[in-house]
Amino acid sequence: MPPVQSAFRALADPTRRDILVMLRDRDLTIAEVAENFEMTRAAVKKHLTVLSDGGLITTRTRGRARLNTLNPTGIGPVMDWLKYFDMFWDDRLAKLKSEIEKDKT
Amino acid sequence: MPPVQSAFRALADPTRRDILVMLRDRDLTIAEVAENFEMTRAAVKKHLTVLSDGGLITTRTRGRARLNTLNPTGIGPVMDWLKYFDMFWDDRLAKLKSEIEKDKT
DNA sequence: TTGACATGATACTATTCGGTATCATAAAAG
DNA sequence: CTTTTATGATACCGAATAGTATCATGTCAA
Repeated sequence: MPPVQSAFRALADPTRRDILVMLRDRDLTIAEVAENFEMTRAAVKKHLTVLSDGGLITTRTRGRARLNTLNPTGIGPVMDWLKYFDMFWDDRLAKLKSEIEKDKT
Repeated sequence: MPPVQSAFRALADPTRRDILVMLRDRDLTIAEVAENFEMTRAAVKKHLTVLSDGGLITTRTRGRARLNTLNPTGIGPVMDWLKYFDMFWDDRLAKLKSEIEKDKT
């Protein structure tokens, strides 16, 4: 799966986005992430795998635990794709605003 | 479904992102969008509905045709959510780069 | 070594999703 | 009015997805 697709796919689930928010504060083990959800560790592990496939997190082993960390480069493809539209949408938005202004007068 | 969720959901499918790319050039009817894919108009229509639910496009009727247009404000919630990480990830990336530089010396 | 703990992996289930086929509705053309 | 064209809506199918349950593996501590 192309990087941009796996990343968008990973971001599409609210649980996974919540996990990313948690990891912003500090690195967490699977068990620590799972404490914050009402689902099994196995389910959380699956979400972490999807996030890893999407390049949004990296994992490293520390003893018998496994730490999950935000990947600083992971959001790149997503931002690049969106910025392509952002320019266009900024332009459109400006036109929209000027239309509204024109209607007011 | 909360706006940010329906928007991320809409962006998760490659066909729907391709549709957004097409609509960047000009507004298109359902039939015109469907010409570019090897699937039925009904399938394309479903994708357009998901994009509309996500606030990424708007539709207006012109006679018996229905024009699909990029919504300039639609990407807002998505960008806002991502920017929350972008700051953080920019910071991390800077640290990562400085680490690499340090290793070089 | 033995036991406890954290994770990995697999099989299984219910739901969602992408897609097709089909029929109904509405507008333009003659 | 009748026909054609563009879309709307619904039922259905197969694949992917999110989740659980269960068992295997590996590591820390005593």
